[in-house]
Amino acid sequence: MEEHLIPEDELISARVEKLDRMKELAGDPFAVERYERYALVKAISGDEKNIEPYSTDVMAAYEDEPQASDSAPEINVSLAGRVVSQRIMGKASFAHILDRKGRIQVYFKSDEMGDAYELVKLLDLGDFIGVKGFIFRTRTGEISVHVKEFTVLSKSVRPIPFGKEKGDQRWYGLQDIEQRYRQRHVDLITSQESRDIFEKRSKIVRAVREYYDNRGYLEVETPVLQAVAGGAAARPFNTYHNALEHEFHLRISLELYLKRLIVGGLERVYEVGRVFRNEGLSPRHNPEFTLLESYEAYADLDDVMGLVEGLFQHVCKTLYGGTTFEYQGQTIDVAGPWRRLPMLAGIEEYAGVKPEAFSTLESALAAMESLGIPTEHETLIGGIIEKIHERFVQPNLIQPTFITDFPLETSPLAKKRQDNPNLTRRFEVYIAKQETGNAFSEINDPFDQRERFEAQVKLKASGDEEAHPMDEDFIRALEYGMPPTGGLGIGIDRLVMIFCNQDNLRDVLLFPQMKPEK
RNA sequence: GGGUCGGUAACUCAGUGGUAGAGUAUCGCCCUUUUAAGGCGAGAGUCCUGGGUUCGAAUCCCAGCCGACCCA
Repeated sequence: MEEHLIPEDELISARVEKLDRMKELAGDPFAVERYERYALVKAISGDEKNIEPYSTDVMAAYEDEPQASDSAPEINVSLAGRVVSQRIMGKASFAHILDRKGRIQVYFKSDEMGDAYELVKLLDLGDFIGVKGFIFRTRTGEISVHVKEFTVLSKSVRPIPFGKEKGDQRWYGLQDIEQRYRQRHVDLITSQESRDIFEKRSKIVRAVREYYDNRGYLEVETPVLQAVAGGAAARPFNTYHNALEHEFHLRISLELYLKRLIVGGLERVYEVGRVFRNEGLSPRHNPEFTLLESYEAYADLDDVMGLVEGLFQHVCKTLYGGTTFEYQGQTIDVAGPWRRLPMLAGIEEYAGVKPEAFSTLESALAAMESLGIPTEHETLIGGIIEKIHERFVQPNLIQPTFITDFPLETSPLAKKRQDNPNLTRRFEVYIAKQETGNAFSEINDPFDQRERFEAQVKLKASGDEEAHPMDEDFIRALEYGMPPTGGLGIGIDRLVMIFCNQDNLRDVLLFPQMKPEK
């Protein structure tokens, strides 16, 4: 039987062959354990200084140094990166290497390298190399490394879809969105835009922590495995602890444990953590996502509004230096104070339905029907109000807005309004039509909390799988006494989407959930 | 869950019933400042999977898998 190679194997075996020849010429690239990078600038004055040994730093240093008429600054470097383009010629070659800051061109000249030039001819796109040499400018003006010595640091045996430009045509990395998500590493190699998003994401999370730390909040970590998964309206993932012989759930929020810490006297706590909700996937939903929650004793809903405004302003300033940024063609301004809009007032404004319509279930259903929304599964006035809000009000909320006074039935953890017990001291934050935060003056009355949970348990019994379960342990904690508390939850992924001008959640998640490949 | 669209070479895509194509990438030769070089030549396909219609299917029909978007 003849050996049959599928084409990808052909490409791979060509690279494996080159690897073998490299091993003969210069040793095994995979045996290399470390490579020292440096960049030493010798100014015309004779002073020497070290700079960061990265592509963009070196190029900037070359640009910035004063250049005498015929003597440019002397910069000796040792740089490393992945080969992302190459122009191999008989006796001189160019390539670009990519490091974490960017790319820089390198120049190999055969009569200065001797046998090592054979190694240059064995390089493939994707290989990692280390180069030592000096910085110069090519005939066409590009700042480059004139290589005196180089080392192959790792071989890429699988071809990488680097793009290319030629006239009007361009091919750039992975166009198949599925492959980009499944093989994010390949996307990161080929897409600067993608790399930028995840750097920004890290910056945002750091700015959030900085904001809370500067205000005396304690960062804490609470259990992911919970016997009762509560604090939100969602179905949990279930799992089983063998030694304890008990079913546990992955948490759907951070809420109930953080409030136990307020009971415990920690006064100001926050957590940035992964939560899991057993629901479908969409451009705005991933089954696991990162949630920020914070709780502050002796603070109410209005204090939390100020906290949220300050948080967004701090993040915005950190990223963009001011209070405005672009999102999908709109300029968003996070300078406060933001608009405060009670939910029923919003519905009157944007849907033209008067608050009185929601005094009975019948009239509420009639209002819903007149707006053309299906009414089949609605049994709660609160649910109807929220649906109408989502459909008619939410799409108008471009600039930051606090929607306040949520219905009681859909807010089982928020204090009632003293002047209207059908409404709660709760708000949601909307920016660019997206819900990005949720806050309450937290219930600290254990009797009220028990009643709310009992109402939820009834809903669960009648088929609402997202209704909140009874949590006796949490009520017992409240019975010890919890100070009045303002709480907040913000979806970090959505925050990142907004600040990175992305309209798909999956583009701000490194590895979004996908159905496993067969 | 429903609807629409998509899956062809490693990558990006053309190909709508009659011998599977292009550019990039790959391989060979030439090339000492290139510009995601250039010249000459070569190899490369389970046309997502399985059925069906047809003399003949990447193409038409049915089912499935994976994905994107919209809706619930």
